[in-house]
Amino acid sequence: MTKYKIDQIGLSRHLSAAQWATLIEGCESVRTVSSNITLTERGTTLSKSLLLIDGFMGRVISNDMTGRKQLVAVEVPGDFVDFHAYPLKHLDHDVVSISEAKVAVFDHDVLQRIFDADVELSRKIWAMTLIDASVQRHWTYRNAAMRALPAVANLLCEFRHRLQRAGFESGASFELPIQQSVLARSCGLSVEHVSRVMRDLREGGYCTISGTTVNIHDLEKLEEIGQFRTDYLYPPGV
Amino acid sequence: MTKYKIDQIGLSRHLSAAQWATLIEGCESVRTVSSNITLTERGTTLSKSLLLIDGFMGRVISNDMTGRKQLVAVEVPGDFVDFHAYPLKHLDHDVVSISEAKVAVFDHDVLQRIFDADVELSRKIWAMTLIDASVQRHWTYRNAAMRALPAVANLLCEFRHRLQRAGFESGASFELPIQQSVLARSCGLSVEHVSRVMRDLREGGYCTISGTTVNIHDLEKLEEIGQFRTDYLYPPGV
DNA sequence: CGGAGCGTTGAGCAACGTCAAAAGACGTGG
DNA sequence: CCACGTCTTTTGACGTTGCTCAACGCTCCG
Repeated sequence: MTKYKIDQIGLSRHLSAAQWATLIEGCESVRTVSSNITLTERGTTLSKSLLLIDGFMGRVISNDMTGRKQLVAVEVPGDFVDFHAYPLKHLDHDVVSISEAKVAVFDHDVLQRIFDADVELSRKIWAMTLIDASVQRHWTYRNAAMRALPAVANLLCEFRHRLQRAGFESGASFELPIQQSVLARSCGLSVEHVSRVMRDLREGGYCTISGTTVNIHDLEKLEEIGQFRTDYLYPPGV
Repeated sequence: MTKYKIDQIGLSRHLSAAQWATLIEGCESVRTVSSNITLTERGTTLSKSLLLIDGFMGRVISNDMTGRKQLVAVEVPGDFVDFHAYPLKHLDHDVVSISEAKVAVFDHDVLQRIFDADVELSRKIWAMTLIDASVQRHWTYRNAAMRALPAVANLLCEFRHRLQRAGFESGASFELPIQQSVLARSCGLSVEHVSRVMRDLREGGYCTISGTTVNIHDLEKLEEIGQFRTDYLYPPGV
């Protein structure tokens, strides 16, 4: 009997309905947080992991000297935000809500029982963490090898793709409840420069952001500018 | 009966002697490659994974348009270089030898049998892949948030630390059979600029590279310049 | 009406890339 | 041992990208 009714979403689509049911059964509670809340802090010992149900969250590496807060990952609904805390017990980064968000809480002991009972499920969850790592490699690539304009275009394409897979509408436009400062901290750019990049994308007729809505006017061109490929996201059926 | 005598090394130290023996039993063959060989190519379907025994290897994301080859990870002895091919079956990047290298080859079917038989072992290997992901996050951070001088210093400190843990001597100096172009492609810098950075490190009296040997003259200062912390490498006993 | 937060714009500047050339390092063959 | 070719490192000059600082507008909300 599931305590919480949670629709199957995002990367969790890798799971069969039965596996999803098995997993969600172990959910201890659902927590709702407002924007910009630090849920777990670097170094803290953790006994629970979080599955993002709704909203956006990020993994942040802070520099105590400079005060800089670098985003090294952004999670969309369906992503485990700190699943790696389950085997590792403490994290090398903070976990922060980027928008209002809802997370399902899983106790590590419960997870262990679930995984012990269902080897196939644990294998699939493992695969999910490896896809996560693949996305992480791409973020490394983007930050090292791409200029500001293509980098931002690429990131927007990535968000579109991941949100689409998470079950959100994404035709010509999609909801992205994040500010330009989030794009900046994700790509290692200043907010001012991101603003200039967005102006270029706007004036080129590729893409505009108004409020929390991203409007894509020319997806093909945007993906070309961002040199976007989907392979690193391991879309189903490849 | 182990077909190949392989000393326990590197991240594999996370394993008990018995677990290491169980794993290495499954090694199908040991392959030696010269420098600069592409072992697996992006997209290819794989049925085997490689454990690096000796030498250096890297994960490369190539841009067909520009010809740029970005290094997104460098493996040292004891690292699984393409373990994620086991659940994912194909990779989003190439795997390339950076120096002469020796790898142990594992068939995925054999791995599956080993992991099915020893849940504890598979959990530990899983944890190893998550530490890998943590290092990957740090590479994302370094490329996004650090300037050239600290970035290179940081990378050198990381290599020193990882090699030390892999069981290689590393007091005042250590062997690093890579060129400056490898540092450049790891940090997203030009070779010329890396050369200038190395000159600054040399003239500051912090660190020199002669041939394949890195000589550290002032480790404390080097780690300060590189803002080096060890937490993301998950050193044992933390 | 006033403040806070976010986005925009411009000017000046530092960091890093690019291009070109030269100097070392290293192996090979005579 | 020397001559030669190749690969890596080094250096300089110059161009570009993106950062910093400062100011201003816009919107939302009290």
